[in-house]
Amino acid sequence: MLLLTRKTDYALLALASLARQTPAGASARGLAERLKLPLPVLRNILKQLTSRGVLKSTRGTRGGYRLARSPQEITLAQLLEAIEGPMRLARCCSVPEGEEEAECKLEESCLIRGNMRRVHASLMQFLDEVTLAQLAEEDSSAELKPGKGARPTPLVTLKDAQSYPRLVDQPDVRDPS
Amino acid sequence: MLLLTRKTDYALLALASLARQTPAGASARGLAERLKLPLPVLRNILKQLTSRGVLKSTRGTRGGYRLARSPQEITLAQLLEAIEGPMRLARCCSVPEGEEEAECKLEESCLIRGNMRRVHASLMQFLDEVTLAQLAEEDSSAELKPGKGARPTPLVTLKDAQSYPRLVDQPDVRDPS
DNA sequence: ATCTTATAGTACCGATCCCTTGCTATATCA
DNA sequence: TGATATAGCAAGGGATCGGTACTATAAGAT
Repeated sequence: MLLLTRKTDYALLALASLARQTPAGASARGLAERLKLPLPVLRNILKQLTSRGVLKSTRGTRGGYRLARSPQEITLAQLLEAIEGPMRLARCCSVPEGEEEAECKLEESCLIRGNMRRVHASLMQFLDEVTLAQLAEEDSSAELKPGKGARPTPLVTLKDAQSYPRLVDQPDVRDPS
Repeated sequence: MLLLTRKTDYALLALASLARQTPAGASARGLAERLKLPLPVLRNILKQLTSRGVLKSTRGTRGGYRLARSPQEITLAQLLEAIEGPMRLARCCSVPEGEEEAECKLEESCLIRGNMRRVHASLMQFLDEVTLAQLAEEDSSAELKPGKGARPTPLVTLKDAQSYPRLVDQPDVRDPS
């Protein structure tokens, strides 16, 4: 059972690289070469991340991509949602926009709906406490500081776990090399 | 992004149903009717869960399936692993049996390997604290007790998150009807 | 102005995996 | 011996993922 797709792998790698050189940016080609990723694939990913508001792009000769916000303000939950779409644990968990109540025909007869949603909420909370800055942190390769985003994630009462903070634009603070 | 497959959905549903009537068992047909699941699919799932040691089966006229252990002793991590195979967050996280170190060609050049593994470890720890008993609990539909498995899961130092407790057989304690 | 670089958008193919179903064999009980 | 129920194996349709190609547009350099 592999949770993340290859696309997500590539995206996180690229984002981590960009995070380390914030606020400067990098071109798709440069990133692909440095990270040894296939350029066409990476291009599509960067494009998508831009349209979802995670990255900002600049065209032209000295153009490239850079983070739209500081790495500390970007959480793993936001990134996964930007890359793979709204996240659900099971089919009965949180439908994006007030659509029909999940595609689970069992509905009231379902034994585990409520509890599944709680697990889902805990999971989302956890992912929302891991920041891109933490992911991109230099690997001490052994010990690790529990850091700021270290709040627990027990089974909590589910409220509106489906409405997570979306990404919004911020004023441009460009800095080309 | 849907984390759990339909197969897993069905499996958890069936397991929850069995958990509620422990230590008695149920036949595949009975479960399928009660849960409104397609019988052939459910059959395959139950067979697999049996071969992985989660369930015990009895053949014959009054046969059926029942949990191999008490619901409190079965964790979500164990179940997911039994259903979907060894779990990894990314390709660089924990390879099952001392195989080659993940299928990630980046290896030492990978920026996020170490931190990804830590996230993976936290996730596994979380899943290992949710029990089948909790999942099968009657849904109070509103509030929820944080319960026993409520220990947090911050970023912890990764040790051997890849070797999680496997399921083993236990003495039979059958009780048909 | 024009050329080069780089992103934006769209469409497409191939491979893989998920989901489902079917059949035959075996074991247990009446 | 017959009915019931699991065990094991196999296969096919469909959706999704991974990867590629092509054209359009924008910004900077010469």
